[in-house]
Amino acid sequence: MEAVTDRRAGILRLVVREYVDTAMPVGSKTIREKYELSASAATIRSEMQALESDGFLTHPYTSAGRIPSDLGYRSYVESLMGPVELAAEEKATIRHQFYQAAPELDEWAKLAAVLLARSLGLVAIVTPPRSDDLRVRRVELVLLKDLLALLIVVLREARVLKQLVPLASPADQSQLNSTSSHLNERLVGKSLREIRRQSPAEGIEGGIERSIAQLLEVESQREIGAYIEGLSGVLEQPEFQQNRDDFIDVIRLIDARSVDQLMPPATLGNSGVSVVIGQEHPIRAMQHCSVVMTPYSARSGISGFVGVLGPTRLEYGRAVARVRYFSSLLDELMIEIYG
Amino acid sequence: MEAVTDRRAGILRLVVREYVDTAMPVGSKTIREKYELSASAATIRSEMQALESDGFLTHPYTSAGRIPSDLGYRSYVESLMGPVELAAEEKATIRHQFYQAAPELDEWAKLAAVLLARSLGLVAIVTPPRSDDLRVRRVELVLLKDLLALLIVVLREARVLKQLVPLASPADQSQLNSTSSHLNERLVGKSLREIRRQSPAEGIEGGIERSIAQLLEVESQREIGAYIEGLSGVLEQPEFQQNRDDFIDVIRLIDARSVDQLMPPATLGNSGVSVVIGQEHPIRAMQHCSVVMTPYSARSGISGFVGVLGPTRLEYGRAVARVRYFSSLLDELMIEIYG
DNA sequence: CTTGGCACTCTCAGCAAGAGAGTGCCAAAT
DNA sequence: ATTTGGCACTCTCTTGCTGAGAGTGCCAAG
Repeated sequence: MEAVTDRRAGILRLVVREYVDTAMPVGSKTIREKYELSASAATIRSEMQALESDGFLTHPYTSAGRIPSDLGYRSYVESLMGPVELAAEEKATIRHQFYQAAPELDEWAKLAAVLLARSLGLVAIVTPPRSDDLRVRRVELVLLKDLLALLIVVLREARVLKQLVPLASPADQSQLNSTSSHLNERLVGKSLREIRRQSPAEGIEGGIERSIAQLLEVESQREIGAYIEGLSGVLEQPEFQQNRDDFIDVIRLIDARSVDQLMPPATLGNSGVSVVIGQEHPIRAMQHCSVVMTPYSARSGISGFVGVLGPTRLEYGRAVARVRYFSSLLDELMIEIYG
Repeated sequence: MEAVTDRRAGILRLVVREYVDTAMPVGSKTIREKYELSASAATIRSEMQALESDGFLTHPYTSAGRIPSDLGYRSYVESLMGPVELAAEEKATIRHQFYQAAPELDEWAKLAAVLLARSLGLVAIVTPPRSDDLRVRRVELVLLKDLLALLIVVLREARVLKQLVPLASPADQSQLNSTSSHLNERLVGKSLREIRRQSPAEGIEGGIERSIAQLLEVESQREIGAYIEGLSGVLEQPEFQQNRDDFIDVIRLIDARSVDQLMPPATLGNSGVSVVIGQEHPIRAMQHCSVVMTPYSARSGISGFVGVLGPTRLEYGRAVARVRYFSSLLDELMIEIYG
């Protein structure tokens, strides 16, 4: 019984590997010859039948080879894929590129997205770290013209927001300096709610303070900003070329950068790498895709995530290994900043 | 002679309109019936033959309808298209959306890209204003940790650059304030070259100054940052669906945000709206596409551009009108800031 | 110069036939 | 009781063909 089950699982694993590799339905003979199994084709066929009746494989039509179902991929990811770890050499290469890049949060997020997309041929989505409650770390005002200044607000997590603000009366930079230093005294460490609660500042400061509140308000309602890379890679996948209609909505979501539609928000809470396969995805349009993602963070309340997205036929092992490594790398970099 | 030429030109115009509209080769009969021409089908046919031998039309095969050649489109754009102007109502709608948006350069550029892409179903590319020589307007330092600060450099055109900088020795924010105010005295209004030429600052300031120089250096070599929107619209065009191979390289360029490959740099100098049609484009991969673009600027040396990109079969009139209007709108907004 | 007429050309959809791949099942072998 | 070889069967995919359709090109008459 055990031996049989082992063999059956082994065949499922091979079917998944072969299908992921070739994108063609895989038959009993192919598997036997390519992987030099001792069992005969007929035996493999009957095992495949069993796997199909258990829901792990499907048949596009009567006499084609087998294709893994979502459940088949799930089982592969859970127990058949085996441990995944990047080679030390590859880790070093990746790490090196981060040290080469400009030391800046957005740069790192972008770099992670680019490298992930390139090495997997999938769409990669990486968000810079973001706090769920926005707190002011620092306020600056830069004079642009007599009656116009650039307001810069640095948030707790070192994100930088900016907005143009009109001035009620002409000012010079030194006046703005003293205004911003007053504002810093009043606002540093405060959240939007706390700023609203305290008695408003007066005069010019009051106007700026309202702008700051508005800026935080808008920012808190804005869609999560993310770096999305690698769309062209996915367009070359045979899935896209054949079932264009199934994927056009996915492209639309990517194009609109609707990160919370692309990445199932519920799974963001989990620690460790989440794998969402096909129909497991809550969004209809995404049910022909799989998502591999994981959050990273250095301190509670400040976090982002790293993820990739592609057709369900994707290299789960490689994807999980890389997503995990990139998130740990970002964790590390975050600790240097926030820790 | 003149009358004949007029009719011929009229037919070219109709062929372009009809083909742009339907994406199907257009025949003599279609044109006659749809536009109620007084001439007979045979006459139209012979005119079409003449247009073809002059290079304005082509034939996909012996007995299909006509398709405009690049030259045909060129002629349409130069003289047949007629004046293009948006309806006052539409202008008002667009303008309104800009006043609703957060007052910020990047926001405006992004909004312009989104609206352009949506209204034309093309890829829209808009760059925020950028100066060709980078000059420091202001420097700020924000303490993140004992030994780490966020360096913010505001450029002349109100762009904001940022970078993390390690500190040689522990500092508090007030020390950073005095450092940054010294740096402002030394650097405001200076370009990278000028900063390099003057004798370097000492101590902590020296380190920061080197970081600033590095930041400017990197920024000056970076690809122009642009907002690119509307890829999914273009993917639905029949051109893409049929000749995928011709367009995959274009998608790759878009994906890599290679703005200077997508938009022919030479034409950026021209004032007015540039239209680059098919083979006129210097980049091989782009020769199945057309580009409609125009620079905007409020002051010499600070400028950006607005452009759209799609298959050669695009609605040149609508595209030119919108690109022109958006650029004039951005011009106006820029004048409020820089003018 | 314009027009109706007509032969000609080329594509495209539909259909049939044959090849190919792979299954499903059965009866024999282990 | 499981495994295996054999074989019929099913379904797709390619190829070739045919007829319909669309549109041209040309010619001779208006």
